[in-house]
Amino acid sequence: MDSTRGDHHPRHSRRQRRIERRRQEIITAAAQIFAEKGYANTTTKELADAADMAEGTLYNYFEGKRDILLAILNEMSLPIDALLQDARALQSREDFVDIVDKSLAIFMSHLNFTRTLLTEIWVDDVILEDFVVGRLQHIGQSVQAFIGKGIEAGRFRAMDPEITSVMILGTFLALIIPVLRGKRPTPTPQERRKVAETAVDLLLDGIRVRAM
Amino acid sequence: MDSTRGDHHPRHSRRQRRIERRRQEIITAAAQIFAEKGYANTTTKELADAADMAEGTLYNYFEGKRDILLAILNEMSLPIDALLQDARALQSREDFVDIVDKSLAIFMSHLNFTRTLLTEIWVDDVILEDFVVGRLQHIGQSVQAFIGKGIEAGRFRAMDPEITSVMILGTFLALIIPVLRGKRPTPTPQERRKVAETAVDLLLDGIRVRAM
Amino acid sequence: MDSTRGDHHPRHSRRQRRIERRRQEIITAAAQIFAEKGYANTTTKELADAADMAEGTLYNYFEGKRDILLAILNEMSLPIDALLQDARALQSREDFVDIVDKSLAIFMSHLNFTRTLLTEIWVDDVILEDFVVGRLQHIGQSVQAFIGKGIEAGRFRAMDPEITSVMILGTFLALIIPVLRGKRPTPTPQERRKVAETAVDLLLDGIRVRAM
Amino acid sequence: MDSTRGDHHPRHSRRQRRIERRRQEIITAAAQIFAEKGYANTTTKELADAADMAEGTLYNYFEGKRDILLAILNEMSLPIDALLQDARALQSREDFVDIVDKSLAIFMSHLNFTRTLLTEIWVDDVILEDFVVGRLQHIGQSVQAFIGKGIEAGRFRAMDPEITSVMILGTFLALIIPVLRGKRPTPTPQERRKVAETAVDLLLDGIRVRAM
DNA sequence: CATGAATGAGTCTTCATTCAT
DNA sequence: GATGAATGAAGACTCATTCAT
Repeated sequence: MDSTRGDHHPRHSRRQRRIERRRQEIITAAAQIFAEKGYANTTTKELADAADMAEGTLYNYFEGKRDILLAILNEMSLPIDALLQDARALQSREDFVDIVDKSLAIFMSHLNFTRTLLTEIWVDDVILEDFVVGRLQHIGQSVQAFIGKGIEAGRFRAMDPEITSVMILGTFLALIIPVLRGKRPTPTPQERRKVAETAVDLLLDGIRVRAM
Repeated sequence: MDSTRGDHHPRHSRRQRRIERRRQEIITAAAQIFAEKGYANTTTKELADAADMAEGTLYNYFEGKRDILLAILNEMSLPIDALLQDARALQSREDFVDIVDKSLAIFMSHLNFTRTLLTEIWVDDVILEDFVVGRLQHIGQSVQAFIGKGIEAGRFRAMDPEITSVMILGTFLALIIPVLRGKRPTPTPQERRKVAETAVDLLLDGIRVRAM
Repeated sequence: MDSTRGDHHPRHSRRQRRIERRRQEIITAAAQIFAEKGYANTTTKELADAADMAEGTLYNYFEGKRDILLAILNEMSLPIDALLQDARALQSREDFVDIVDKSLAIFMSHLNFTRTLLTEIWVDDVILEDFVVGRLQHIGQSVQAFIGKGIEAGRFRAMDPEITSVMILGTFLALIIPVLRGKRPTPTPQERRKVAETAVDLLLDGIRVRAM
Repeated sequence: MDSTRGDHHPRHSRRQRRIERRRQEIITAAAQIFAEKGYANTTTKELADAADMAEGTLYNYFEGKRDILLAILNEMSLPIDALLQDARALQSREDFVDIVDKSLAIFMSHLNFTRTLLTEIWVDDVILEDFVVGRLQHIGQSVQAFIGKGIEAGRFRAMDPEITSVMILGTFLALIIPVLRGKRPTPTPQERRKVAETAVDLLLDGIRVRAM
């Protein structure tokens, strides 16, 4: 290593950036393949080919196959955690629609990550715990708090907040799945907004005509 | 050996029953393991051990590992298809609650089957098509018909029936998943009924207090 | 075992005959299958099915799969050894034609045995030694003696008797192989005689027109 | 690493050569083992050991076990097909002796290949068709043409050309087999020539002294 | 750092043989 | 004797990981 020059900091950081860029390439390519075939059915050879490098090179950037999977999932942590922050401030119907819309946007713009996540959750308890359980609890709490406040304020009916929040998640899941599985095209932003509004409306007022 | 009777049909049928029993043992054991570790991460040795037999014996009853998976899924087809029949006649809120309740009952009493199904859907397109797509369409149509009639009759608000039915399925999914993943105990029949009623209520009237 | 009756000899011999008959059925069926698929590619299940019995039953009559193979080959020992006897008395062209004709007849009427034999000779040294080497030496000696006497008597040219006898065997082999492999139909007795005569003629006088 | 040159063709070709060399090593080792034990009785582990590599490495160079077998046989196609070319021009006794001599030389210098070929012909119809039938027909036609012309020219007696060519092949076969089976040492070139001459003489003039 | 050949433990599957009925 | 289910030792093949170049 030629650390002959005193100022090897910039170089070092350039190296860091290069490494990070390379990792990203691998992650992106891998997410694509994992989403298509599932983690267990994907070989490292395929990953290497998709990332346009040799098999061995993968191991310069990741500990192993599984490490790539975890990196993919980590990738989504940031935007999701940002969402979680927003969700805390749920106040009005508009907030609600916004959150749902944003969530749909995030997952749909990372279809491969999402599908990989959903695929592995079932099989891998570590992943379930690390990437899902905690966050779901967060969301659940936010929603429950929102509903709780609504009930207190007399705006919402007194319903079991837990079941309610579970239903919201399920609704959300169901909206994404057909897109994930290619059964439905990714919606345009306008369509997505429409879906979010319908979903929130439905949640708030149900499908029954208000008896007047 | 009762070769005293000329017809050896009973013997033959006894053999058939024995074979069927053995297949059931394997299926049950395999569903357990598949549910725990996923299809791809399960070895035939493990399946054999779980069914308390030698590896080779599996192949006396099934064509191969994948055949066992398909048999597991087929196992659920009957009760599910029966449900589909019932769903056609959706008329009242009570019908709705009944269906949801029954559905929850079926899936929760076959947790291993359900979990295996959900696990493999993501990875295996054949399974997705054969075991899910058709049935979901059925359900979707029933629900959409129910909603459509409600709208016509002026009982329901005019909402996008497709999004609505998707939400129903998602709700349903979300209710099952925590149980599947062992995050929540299997509910008692009473609890289950309660959940079903809450879910249907929520769906029909939303969470918002009726403006009067 | 009911050895209660004094005269169980006849019964015993009837039993022996029954056993022998059963062995024959197995041998015949097995030769068929071995000839078609080769020893190594034939399963005991197939043998059992062909002999119309259960797999386990085979083991009441033979030590194992290989034992069946050996029995098949033994089957041919008798007629072949009879041939060897005849071959000793080779005197005239007619004798020669007769022997060749008879040999063709034997092998062609036991095509399955022959093909099985030829297949396994290459792989199995025991079989090579037990069933072939000794007999070939016999034949070789007979032919060499025949030729030797001919040379002495001035009827035959002085050629290397060993090469000559090898050629005779080869000729013989080549005549059988196409039939064995189904590339040519089994000849009628008349055709067979014709072939034998041509072959012997060729051997004796070559294809070249006699310079006169 | 000489990445100094823009074109990396030489490196690529060196790689190609290395691959080809490795394939050859495997083929040579495998031919040895197949010849000794037969294809079906040889395990991939044995092949790997014989080629002094791990089992998995075989699969970097061949599709599978059977592919190795086919490669072995293909190996002989070149020299054999060259022979076929020569055989077309059969004119004189000398030509004939030459061809026989060369043929013996080829097969005897590739004993393992030859033995493997002969072993599998019986069992594997694809091999029979691909590697043998076509070529035998070629040879048969050449010989028959040679004989036919001889008969026309009055040099040869009018014999069935088919039987004759079959006999020639048989003779040839018989000359090789004892060497293949280790019952006779590989002949020296001189001995081989002698054998070829004897065989051709025998074929042309038979063993009978010309009646004058 | 990049490469990709080598590795060998691990997989699914087959099948000759045994043995309880 | 007959049966055929059970067995488990191999066998062909795969693939994540290592490492020499």
